[in-house]
Amino acid sequence: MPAQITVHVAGSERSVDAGTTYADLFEGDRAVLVARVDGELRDLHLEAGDGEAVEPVTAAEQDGLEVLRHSAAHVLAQAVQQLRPDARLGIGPPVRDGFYYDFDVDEPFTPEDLKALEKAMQRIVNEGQTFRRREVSDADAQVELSGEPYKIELIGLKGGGADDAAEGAAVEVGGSQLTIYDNVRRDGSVAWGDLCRGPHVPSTKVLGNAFKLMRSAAAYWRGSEKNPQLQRVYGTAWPSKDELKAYLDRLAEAEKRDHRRLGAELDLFSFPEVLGAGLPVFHPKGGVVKREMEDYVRQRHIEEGFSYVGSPHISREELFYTSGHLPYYADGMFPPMDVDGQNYRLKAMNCPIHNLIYRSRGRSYRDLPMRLFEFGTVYRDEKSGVLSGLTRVRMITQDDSHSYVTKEDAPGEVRHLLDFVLSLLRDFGLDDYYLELSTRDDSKPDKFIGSDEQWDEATRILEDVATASGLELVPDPGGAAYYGPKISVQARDAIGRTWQMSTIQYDFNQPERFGLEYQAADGSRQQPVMIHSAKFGSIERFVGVLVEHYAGAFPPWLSPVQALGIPVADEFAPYLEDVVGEALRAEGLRYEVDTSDDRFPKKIRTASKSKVPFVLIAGEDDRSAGAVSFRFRDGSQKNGVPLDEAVAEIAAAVRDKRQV
RNA sequence: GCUGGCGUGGCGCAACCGGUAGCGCACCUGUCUUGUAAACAGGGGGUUGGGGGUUCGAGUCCCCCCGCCAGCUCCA
Repeated sequence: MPAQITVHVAGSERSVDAGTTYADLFEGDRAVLVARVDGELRDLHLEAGDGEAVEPVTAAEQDGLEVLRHSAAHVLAQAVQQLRPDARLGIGPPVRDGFYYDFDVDEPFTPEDLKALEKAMQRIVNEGQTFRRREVSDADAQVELSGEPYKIELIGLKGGGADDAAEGAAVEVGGSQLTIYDNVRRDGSVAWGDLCRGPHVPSTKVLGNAFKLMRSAAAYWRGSEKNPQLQRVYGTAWPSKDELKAYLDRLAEAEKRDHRRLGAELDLFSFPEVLGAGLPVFHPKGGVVKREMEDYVRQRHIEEGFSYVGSPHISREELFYTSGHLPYYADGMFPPMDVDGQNYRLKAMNCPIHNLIYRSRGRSYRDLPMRLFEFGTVYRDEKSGVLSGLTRVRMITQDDSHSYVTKEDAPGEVRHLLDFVLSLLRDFGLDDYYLELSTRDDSKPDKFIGSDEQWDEATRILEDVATASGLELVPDPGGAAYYGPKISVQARDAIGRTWQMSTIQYDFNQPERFGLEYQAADGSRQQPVMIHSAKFGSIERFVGVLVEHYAGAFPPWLSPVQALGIPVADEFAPYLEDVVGEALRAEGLRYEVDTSDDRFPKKIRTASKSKVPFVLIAGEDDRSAGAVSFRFRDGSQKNGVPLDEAVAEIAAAVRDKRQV
């Protein structure tokens, strides 16, 4: 007679036979993928224990979704080893929106291979293989997996924080007890097995047809450039076909917003091949967006107590030895050029030159805080493989400022800067963001200068201000610059992607290296603290972010063309040109009239595609009434608006920086 | 930088196993055109990213550069 045990299932107490599995507890509910037992995820086929609190976990919650995706990774691995028996297994964790699995294969995967793998996966899914957990000793695992050198390596690393060994490694060897998961066919035969911590979904059937292989690419084993490259296959998996489709639709939407595509379509900017990689040029229309933005940002800086300064793009190399950029970050700088027998460098940072402005005369405590600001264009020799549109370029125009303050005033200045950058982001329609605190990597002391005390103090000041802001704060260990820690603002755009925008860096190093000082009230000489801050980080990147955020439909104040006149017939062009044009231009609005010999519907279409915020139509009715008809971007209309009202409406939208 | 894929008129694409480059949009010209996403006709424009090679013949095959895309690594 089986003994009875007591379990708490989803909050209610039940008495069941010993030997009852978690699957039995949730019998009939196929949405349940795993059980959460006293807070820990377990496979459904395991037996429940006396006194356990058991919760059902479905793909509706993050834990369940990750299990689903990790199981999909196993199915992929099985398919790969079916089609490519030479493939050795790396790591296969779930990731945002999907999963990947790394393989060591003789030949990289082709797009055709991915199609074939997807088919093989579907067959495995349709077979309805079950995942069965089996505990193994380290020694047995070494024997069983002798053909899998990467797995053996992971076994050797388990214990002390497997995720330190390689991102995602915890899903393979996360616990102290090694386990292997066997995929078992309906006839009981074992189809495949993999070292894995688990848990897994009960059956491959759960995956249905809601998965897809996305791409393959190389990835360094355990994330290090020094290690061999494995072939990583990325896939996505969802609880249902509909959710898969919704995800693919989201990707398609992102592609439509891609600033590289819109930049060409809207004639904003380009990357001429002869210029070289990562060097953008702004066309007249993109130039308007850039200039409007810069004008506004410059004005706001001046209002906030910054002085607008200017500095050259190149300098004698010596300057960057003083600042510490050479040799600390020589890799990121372009090689020197010889001028009159001396080495010059394109600057990679503006701060050294601002320091020279500070140092150009004696400073008093009465001069502080001294805030220098400019749009400083710097050049960085980014590796070719990382360049991407406007978001990663070799020419970076920073809206860069340096505040020189007394040590006592530093926390207040950091707070001031953070408030300032956040208010600027809001003005540009970005109101969804979080903060990141980048600190020193204690294991690489040679990459950072300054004493422990200095770093601790600087980090604490930044952390205090960031915490006080009430915004979400994410740690970024090891992400600091060599001269000090930083707060960065990560902004989410209209479709949820995040971009590093503003940075605020606390620097106690450069003032010392440059011998900066001021005379205090007591007559002593003191060293100021300098605080670096870029509000949008890079103007180029920010233009790209704006294009994507607005999907090219800029708010009127940023729009290259704010209003476009379309005559119903040629006869009304002069009215739009002269009468309407004069009124709009008197308000300083950017206005054009479509005088091409296209017919009316074609002009509407052209205007639509150009995403002009205000289309002004005029025919006989409008002209005789001294009015225009509005056509907005959504296709809606407002007919017969008296001209002065029309101008006032457009001017107000521009002035208020309102989206329409 | 690494791995893989890709590079055809301004843009988006086509050209079977190598046979000597075509379509749409845009552009130019003409005719037409009074109300909301494409009037019609004609025309110009490419030494197929660059350079070498194989071949009777290369957009198609090989090598080296350059650039683009994805991922990895990196991002002061």
